Amino acid sequence: MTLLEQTLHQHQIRVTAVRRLILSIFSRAGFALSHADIERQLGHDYDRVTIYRTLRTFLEKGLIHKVTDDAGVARYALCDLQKCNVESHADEHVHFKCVHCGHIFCLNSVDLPPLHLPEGYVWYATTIIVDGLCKTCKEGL
Amino acid sequence: MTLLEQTLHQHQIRVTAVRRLILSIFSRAGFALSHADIERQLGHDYDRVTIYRTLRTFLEKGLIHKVTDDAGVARYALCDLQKCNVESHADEHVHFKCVHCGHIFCLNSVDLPPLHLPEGYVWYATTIIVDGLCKTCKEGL
DNA sequence: ACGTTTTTTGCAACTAAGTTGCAATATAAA
DNA sequence: TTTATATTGCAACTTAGTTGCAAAAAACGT
Ligand SMILES: [Zn+2]
Ligand SMILES: [Zn+2]
Ligand SMILES: [Zn+2]
Ligand SMILES: [Zn+2]
Repeated sequence: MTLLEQTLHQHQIRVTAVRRLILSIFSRAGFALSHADIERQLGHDYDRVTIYRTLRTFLEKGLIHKVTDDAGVARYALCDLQKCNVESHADEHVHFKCVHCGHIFCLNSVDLPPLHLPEGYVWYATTIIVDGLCKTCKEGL
Repeated sequence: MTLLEQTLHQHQIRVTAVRRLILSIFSRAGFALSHADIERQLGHDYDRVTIYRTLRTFLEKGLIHKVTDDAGVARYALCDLQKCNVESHADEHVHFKCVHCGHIFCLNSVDLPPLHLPEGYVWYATTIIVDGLCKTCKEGL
């Protein structure tokens, strides 16, 4: 059994061809991927609905997480395999969107700052997206 | 000239019937509104495209700002009329999404926390959405 | 290895959000 | 009031995502 297949098993996801491929695409990606990104990389060998359903399964089983950018497009990235599993999702971190290349990166080293909310509001979770220039685009300008 | 019309003028937006109505809907709203919310309140007297275009104009002229929730739906709320205008948009603040009623609220009293990014990243802006329970929904549970 | 149960996949059809081009209309300025 | 410019309605289109159902593929018990 390959490493990818082990990862799927650990998250209680049955191993199939698309799932192996999509997971390998994620593990190679340096930034969060949209459905369209994955469809492009898969090369139209699989139905778009299958890709949507695979993403939902990966999400539900704690293998990936979702970031929605200001344009409303969902992007997905691998979770920290140690932190997240079927039961709990504990991989909260800041995301960075480059205004030049449009890519969204996970910033695992940035701490989530504490926010004190006004009276009456109950805190559940904080989502932070920072806009700016990524390393690569900063060089190239 | 009414107060609403003055506000439109101050943001260099020509006064028309829809624009007066949509601005008045915004000024009465206690939370951020989606295109669908506005269409519902207008009562189908105006074309959906006109509403989209009005929202874009208001946005470009610094009268409203946009928040995209995790479902990818755009919502809009009035900017602080003192802070934002045609030239500059200086109304950065935290938003709160209630997981129960689904409404998004502007939290003008919460300070944007400083984040220090990893080497190489250039900061432009920070977007924060807090999920939780709003005042009203907390009471009702 | 074999048949059975359960999941997964492909296909087609559908919804919801948002955009574009163009002609008709309304606003603002001279 | 005339003219120039901006706005609106309509129709058509795009893109993202969902649903139902039958066929195919895994997993399971013997
Ligand atoms: Zn970049
Ligand atoms: Zn991430
Ligand atoms: Zn609420
Ligand atoms: Zn706001």
